[in-house]
Amino acid sequence: MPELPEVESVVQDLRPELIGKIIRNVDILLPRIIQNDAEYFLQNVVCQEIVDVCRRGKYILIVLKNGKTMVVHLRMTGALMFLPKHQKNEETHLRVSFDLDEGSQLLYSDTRTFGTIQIISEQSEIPSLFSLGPEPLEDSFHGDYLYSQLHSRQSSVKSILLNQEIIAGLGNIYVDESLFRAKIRPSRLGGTIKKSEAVRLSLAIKETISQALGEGGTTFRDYRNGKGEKGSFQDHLYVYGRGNQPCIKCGSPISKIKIAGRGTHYCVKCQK
DNA sequence: ATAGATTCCTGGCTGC
DNA sequence: TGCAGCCAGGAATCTA
Repeated sequence: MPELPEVESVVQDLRPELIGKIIRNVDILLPRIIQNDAEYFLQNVVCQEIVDVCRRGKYILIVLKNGKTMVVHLRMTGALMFLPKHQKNEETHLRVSFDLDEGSQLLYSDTRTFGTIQIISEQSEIPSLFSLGPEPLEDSFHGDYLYSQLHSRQSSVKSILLNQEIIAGLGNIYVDESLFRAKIRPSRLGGTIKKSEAVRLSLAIKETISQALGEGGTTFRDYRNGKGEKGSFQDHLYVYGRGNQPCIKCGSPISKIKIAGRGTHYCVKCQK
């Protein structure tokens, strides 16, 4: 499941390959991935030069010379990969392919097909992109900010951290891992989190995301970076996907429950 | 206004 | 061994 570190890895891999290339042709194999009218999409993408590739939250932003931006969201199983010339495409779930210069390609592959691609002129055309909260590694995300957001809410801290309007880029894996590192139970209501705990949590989020970025993200099942390679943060997970296995810190079995409709992993002994 | 439930989708896993 | 049925989850949409 691509979250901030995975999406950032993809962007870093793609940026040097894509900048300066021109999209010569687009092959839409699964039309519902494209959120625009297909005709409009093609008119605004074909023959355009890619001038920048960046990220905001879990969104990939491919900026074109005509001022429009092609926004890609990978959702569950999407993968955006650069395929150099003369290299054979072996994707089994290819949904959209972009022909670039000299026979190279940009491939969008997606098993469960939840991902989306949309061409926009303004960020406000995608409300969930426009209303994203702060990036966890920016200075504007800190303990005071997190405390102010948690304090006024009566839902679980797990669901609050999954809310992209409060903090951008976290998903199920990094929320569970950050809460373990901060020693906070995911079921705690936002309003019960003390200032000191919010500070600890904000630091745990920054630490978890930074470390995952350094490991090239987590490949739990499907994730691949912009070169089609796996990440390695799955070797450093404390709780995610470890239900019933012994806690790495204390040895007691990791609990797996459901919160906000998501599988939630935590240690009853380490997290209060 | 706010939060919880439902929906989309396919492959992998479980258990009979 | 085979296969039905369950489970995974980001975010839009619906419901309470």
